Amino acid sequence: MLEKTFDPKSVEPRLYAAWEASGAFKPSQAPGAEAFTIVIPPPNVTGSLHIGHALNNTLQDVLTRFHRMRGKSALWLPGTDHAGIATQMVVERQLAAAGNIGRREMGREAFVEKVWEWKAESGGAITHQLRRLGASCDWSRERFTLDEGLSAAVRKVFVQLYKQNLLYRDKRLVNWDPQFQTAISDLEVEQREVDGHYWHFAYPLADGVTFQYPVVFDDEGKATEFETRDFIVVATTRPETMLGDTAVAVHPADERYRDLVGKDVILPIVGRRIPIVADDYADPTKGSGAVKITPAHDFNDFGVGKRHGLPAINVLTPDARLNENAPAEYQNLDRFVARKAIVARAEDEGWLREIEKTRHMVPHGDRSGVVIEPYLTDQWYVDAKTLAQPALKAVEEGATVFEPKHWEKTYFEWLRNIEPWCVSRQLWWGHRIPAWFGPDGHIFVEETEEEALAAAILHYGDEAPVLKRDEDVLDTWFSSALWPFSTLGWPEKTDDLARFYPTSTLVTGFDIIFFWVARMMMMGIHFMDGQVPFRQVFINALVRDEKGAKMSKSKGNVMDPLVLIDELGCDAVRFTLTAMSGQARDIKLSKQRIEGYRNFGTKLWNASRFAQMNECVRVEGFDPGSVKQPINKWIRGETVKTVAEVTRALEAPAFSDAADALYRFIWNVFCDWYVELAKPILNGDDAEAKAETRATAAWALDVILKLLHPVMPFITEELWDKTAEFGAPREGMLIVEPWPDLPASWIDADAEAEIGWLVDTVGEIRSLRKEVNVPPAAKPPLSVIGAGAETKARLARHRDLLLSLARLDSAREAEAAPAGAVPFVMGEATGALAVAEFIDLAAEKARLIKEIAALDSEIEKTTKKLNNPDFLARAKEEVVEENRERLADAEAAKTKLEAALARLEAVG
RNA sequence: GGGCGGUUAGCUCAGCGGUAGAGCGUCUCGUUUACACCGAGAGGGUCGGGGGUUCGAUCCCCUCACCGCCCACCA
Repeated sequence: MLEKTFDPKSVEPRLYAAWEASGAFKPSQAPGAEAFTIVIPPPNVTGSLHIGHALNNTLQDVLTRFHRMRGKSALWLPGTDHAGIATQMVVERQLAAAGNIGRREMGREAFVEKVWEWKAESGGAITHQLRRLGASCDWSRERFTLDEGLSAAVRKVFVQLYKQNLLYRDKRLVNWDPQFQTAISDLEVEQREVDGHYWHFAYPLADGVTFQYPVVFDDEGKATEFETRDFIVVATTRPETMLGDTAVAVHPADERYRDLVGKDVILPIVGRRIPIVADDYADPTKGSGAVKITPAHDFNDFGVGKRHGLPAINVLTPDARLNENAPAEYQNLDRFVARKAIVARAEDEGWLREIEKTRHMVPHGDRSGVVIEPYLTDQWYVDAKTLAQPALKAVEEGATVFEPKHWEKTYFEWLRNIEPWCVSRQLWWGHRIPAWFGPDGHIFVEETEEEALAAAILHYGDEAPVLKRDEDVLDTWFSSALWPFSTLGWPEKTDDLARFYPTSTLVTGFDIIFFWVARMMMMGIHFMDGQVPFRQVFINALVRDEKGAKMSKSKGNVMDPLVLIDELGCDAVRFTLTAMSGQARDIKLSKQRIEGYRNFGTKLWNASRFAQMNECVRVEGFDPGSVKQPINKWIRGETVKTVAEVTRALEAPAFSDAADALYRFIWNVFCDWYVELAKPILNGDDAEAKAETRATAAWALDVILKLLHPVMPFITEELWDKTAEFGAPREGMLIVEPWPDLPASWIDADAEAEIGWLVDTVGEIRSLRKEVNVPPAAKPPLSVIGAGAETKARLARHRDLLLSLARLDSAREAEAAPAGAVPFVMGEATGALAVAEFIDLAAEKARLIKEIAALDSEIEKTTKKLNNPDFLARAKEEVVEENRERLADAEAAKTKLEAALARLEAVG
């Protein structure tokens, strides 16, 4: 006998181990089986499972289990990411916390050693947590972005791109993170709005030049008064960069400064003579219309500098202190300290004209949180623009589709405006760039040092040139971009690659469409002969707390999926996430919701318990197509419809539709009605009907277990196992059971109508009993007046059910309602409940009047519609017909209730 | 500045051209032998505002308002 409730804690580890040991997680080798492939978005190797992972991986597992059961050769390929900056940061912090020497003192080799130690220590935690989620990954194929094979793929891609001129080295401004002292890509920069100032500085004109600056204007905007100036005003939010100024720019059409173009100013503090240039970049409507130009520290200024051949003077060190190009007194000062000092000096010396408060966007490193500096360095860039074109085309033409579709716009928007991708990082944890520099700076890009040396020998005609390998590593996302093919064995021509590429569905969050999805598209198409890496991208929502706030440790609103699994069971967590995944962008998760779905599991468990108590066991050779009892024909049809709906939903995929269909069918159809309807038969004397019902119930439960398994794998597998000992033998575990495929002909319209009638009638009577306050224990008799042949037959067939479900003493046909009976509409017939002793006459009158009024308003509305010639002429025939029926029904119902009201009034 | 979402019952959300739905919460009732992690019943919405298209609009179009997110070179 089953226990009263399901105990997830004891069951989950046992079943997971059994699945894994059985080899069920490996793709089937069945001949001709179509492949279904998912590659996991690799979590950080040293990370731990958060609720976002739980959602993302639940959905992947639902798909994998579904397609596995459908007979596909299903592969869910797991793995982890080395997560360059993030991991290096963690280890550096640990070193600092432990009072260790920093990474620079330690040296590269020792530090990387430490990171590997940390990986060995904490890596694997997340994959064990995935197992707790029930993830049916093929662990025998697990990969890591820094493993031998993937590193080889990275080197090959780098070299090939270089040789195809799609990857190059360039000296230009990059986003520089002064804390980590590395370049980062545009995507890793976060614009944050902060309070700041515009400081207006007066730069003195050189050579005694003066000009007339307009100060008063007439109504037409014409200047009427001027002041003589021997300076030009520029505004800046970053005074410290003025030490690197090499020009002042004005707009060529700006009348005010026309005469100054070509003249010089003397840069305060520095004393450098710099030119005033005319450039479109200067916006006459902003500030004073004149702008200081610092080519080495501003992206726009860099462009201006190039156009005008200005020098770029870098005044910052890699950790954002002022360097040797700054006047001695400022050298070594932190950028923000220097800013204050310069403003103070400007004030002292009288060239600070104005301080304006402002809020503006300032770039910050997404990991470090510090202000990013545009910084002039040599870095490696991928020609993303070129690679983006086929990636765009693939989605435009539908080779890869996004679900929901609107995310394609986001994808297009970014790819159409893509900039070169800076892939080098001045870090130590990652794939070291396979580039070697010769003594004269010549670059040799090869997969191995030997090849580089060989190339160098060829190049220099020298026996043993001294090569120095590039110190830098690659952006983590570089290796992630190769994930769909590198994990399958590329560049080797493996069987896996042939079988499982392109992958089927990628399930991921919208926050990494740019970082990851778009780049996989670019790399996959480029290196896999134009074959897209995945046919579908399913974008899942972001999980937030129940108030809609992003979960974060500092807010203390983090919901740990592992704690939730401990408390409420894995299946409940999975079902909740599946049911809520329909949300466009956010999932607001509450524990209450998970409890509700835990209850759902218990409900199913108890339905199985009921079946077991009533000996509903599977019968070998049982054919649901041949059942005779209306309730069995009916539940058979409902089952068929549910199979169709769940199948459709999971194919799409539309996860929440599948969850809804399962919930409704299991709880509201099977438990609420079928089990109740089956009770009289199971407790009755008709042996044949009883046997049929037992077999049908067992069959339907089996289908339920199969349909629910992808979402709730543990409870279903456990029930599958617990019921295995009874009745017909089981072939094996539920996880590899074929997905149900039932004939539509099993939907029986007559049975549906008949049970529908029964359900409606019971509902009507229950509702009525409450309304007129019939005590629950009372069992009034029911009279049915004016029943047609069919209603009479149904009444006869289901009398017992009606009596027990509606709690009636009897149900008989009658000529007229007994005195004081409460009437209700029963199709063409009228039901009358003899409850005279309970009812309040006035209340009953009020009830009838209210119902008649409701019918009146419906009659009025429908009549109006049907009297509209345009409606009759233009609406679809079935809609018109539907309205005619509605009108007829309402009128018939009204007649009945009015008659009842008349009788009531006659009595009262 | 550009773009993308959203605005439907107290809450969280479905529905997306033919009489407004679910779950949770609320209220009332219930110890009927699967289940109180339960059962029965009830109340609750002018589908953000304004235009338009249509026989008919929560659903399509335009517009406004508010909320959220992403992108954008810091004068």
